[in-house]
Amino acid sequence: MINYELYKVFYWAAKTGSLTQAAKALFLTQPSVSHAIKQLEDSFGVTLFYRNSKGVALTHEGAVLYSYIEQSQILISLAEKKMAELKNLDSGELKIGGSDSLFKHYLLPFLEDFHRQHPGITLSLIHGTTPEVITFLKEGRIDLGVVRMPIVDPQLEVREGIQLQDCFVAGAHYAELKNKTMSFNMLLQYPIILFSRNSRARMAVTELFHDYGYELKPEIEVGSVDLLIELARKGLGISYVTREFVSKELEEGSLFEIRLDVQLPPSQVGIMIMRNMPLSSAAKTFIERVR
Amino acid sequence: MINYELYKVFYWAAKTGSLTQAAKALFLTQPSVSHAIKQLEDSFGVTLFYRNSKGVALTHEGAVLYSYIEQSQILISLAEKKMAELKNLDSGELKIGGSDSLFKHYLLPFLEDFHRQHPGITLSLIHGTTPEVITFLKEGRIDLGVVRMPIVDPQLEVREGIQLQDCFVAGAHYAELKNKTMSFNMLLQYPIILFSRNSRARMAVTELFHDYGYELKPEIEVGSVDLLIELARKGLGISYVTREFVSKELEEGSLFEIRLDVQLPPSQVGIMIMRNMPLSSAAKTFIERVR
DNA sequence: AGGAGATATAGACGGTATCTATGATCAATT
DNA sequence: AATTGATCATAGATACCGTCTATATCTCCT
Repeated sequence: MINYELYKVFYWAAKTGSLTQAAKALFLTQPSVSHAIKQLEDSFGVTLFYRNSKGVALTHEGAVLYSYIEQSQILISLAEKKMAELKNLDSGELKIGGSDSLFKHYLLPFLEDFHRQHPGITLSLIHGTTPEVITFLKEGRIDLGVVRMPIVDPQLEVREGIQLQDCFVAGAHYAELKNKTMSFNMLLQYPIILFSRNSRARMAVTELFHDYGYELKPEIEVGSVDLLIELARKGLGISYVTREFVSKELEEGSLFEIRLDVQLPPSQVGIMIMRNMPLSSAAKTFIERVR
Repeated sequence: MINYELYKVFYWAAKTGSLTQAAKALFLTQPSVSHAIKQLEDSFGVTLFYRNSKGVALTHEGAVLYSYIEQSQILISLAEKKMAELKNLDSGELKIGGSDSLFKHYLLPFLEDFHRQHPGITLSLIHGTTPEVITFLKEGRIDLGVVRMPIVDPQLEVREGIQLQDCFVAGAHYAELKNKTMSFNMLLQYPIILFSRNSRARMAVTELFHDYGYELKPEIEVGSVDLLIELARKGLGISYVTREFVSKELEEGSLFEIRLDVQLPPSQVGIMIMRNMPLSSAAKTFIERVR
């Protein structure tokens, strides 16, 4: 089998029309190039160059070979350029899985920053529930996932992100509850609005109530955090939301937090990646920035 | 600079999805392949494969590289296949320069034979006078030339071919000259038809007459051997032609040779190639066959 | 738990790619 | 015609590195 390194030498010899020039381009000596060409000629059993005192010129056979090798070498240089781009984050793709609310309230500043610094990298945000995101990750459809902890999966490696605090909030309609400390029992007298069944936060709070001997059953169930907030503002009930996601509404007073006599458990955001799987350069730097 | 040999290894590893399989395809051991891939990854600073117990799979970066390298490697294999074809004379081109009459009366059987054995090779017959053929040869427009000897040119290498004998012939109109031995003087009483001025044979015979103290001036001058023959048959004069080229007409009696008291000099056909220039495989074998 | 199959690592060896030095050839210049 | 300055070719020595064997590590499957 022919050593492909020889084609590199052949390419430069043909391109420059001189073994000496080829040697310079390849940081070799002229005899090395001469030897390499000879090897190629011997293995094909064909003469590739006419030699004269001015340099070399392709024979018909050499020209045929060159027509293929030139393309081949050009592709390789393109490949090398592309790889350098990927390495330098001048091009590439970064695919992140998670929930829209986490993208919006947690990742957004990092994403903005990253995109400003590496405009050549395409950002793909793929929406999904926690189990879906885990599947995406395992199928290689995303580089990393952003979800609520805890995640227990031996195939995954999770880094803790910021801590979030879920809470119950209500709007002006329930103004009488403001500054009142309530028990679970009292709370359950009011219509409750929860996120859809398969959400991590929903499951956690349901379980908490269960531990205290109560059943948390929502009046209304919605599929988007924005809707959760909107319904609470309109006075349709008391929504269970992440405090950090309604900071604006709490500040402006369109929503207020229900004070409870029980401390609701905080939830940790985690950035998860596949364990023992290499990260793309883009993913690597992005995760570093987020920490 | 990256050793292009590594791309060959990368190609097979990606293609087979297994370092072990790649090693088999390349007649290497698995550690060699593993090492080669590592080298590539190190020089790009990027991970190219996910490794697991089933084999390897391309990372995003690896897939990008593969999209280039695959094409490149395919081109190289095509090149190698093509070179083998050229070597085996399954494809290629053979360009020969010379006069139409030499092609027709001398080279034709060889050409037929060669073409039958190597139908993949394109035959190009390029018509020209001796000096033109020499120019073609020096410019690389033909592989070899077939001309009358002698050729004196230090850049050329000439092999002798068959010997030809020029002679004067006439048709039925001059039947009285048949079997008569004539002198130059007698011959000059008749209208002479000669080939155009710059022909090798014409120059030789003119010089011969001159040496004997005669001036050979044609009544008619033509540019094709066929015409030379035709005019003689029609009785417009006595043509100076190559005997081997009118063997058919001499046999069937439509022409007869004028017997002279002086032996006309024979002329040698030569196959000429560039000295110190490599021949294409096609040209090499063709010349060998002609000998 | 153990085996089969994958890749990674370590260290030794040998082939060969590369170098230096020199020769041969040609072309242009003096 | 001799000289100079290019080119490529050849020979022989050296050292690098590509490849090997042996072994470790990991994962999956029985």
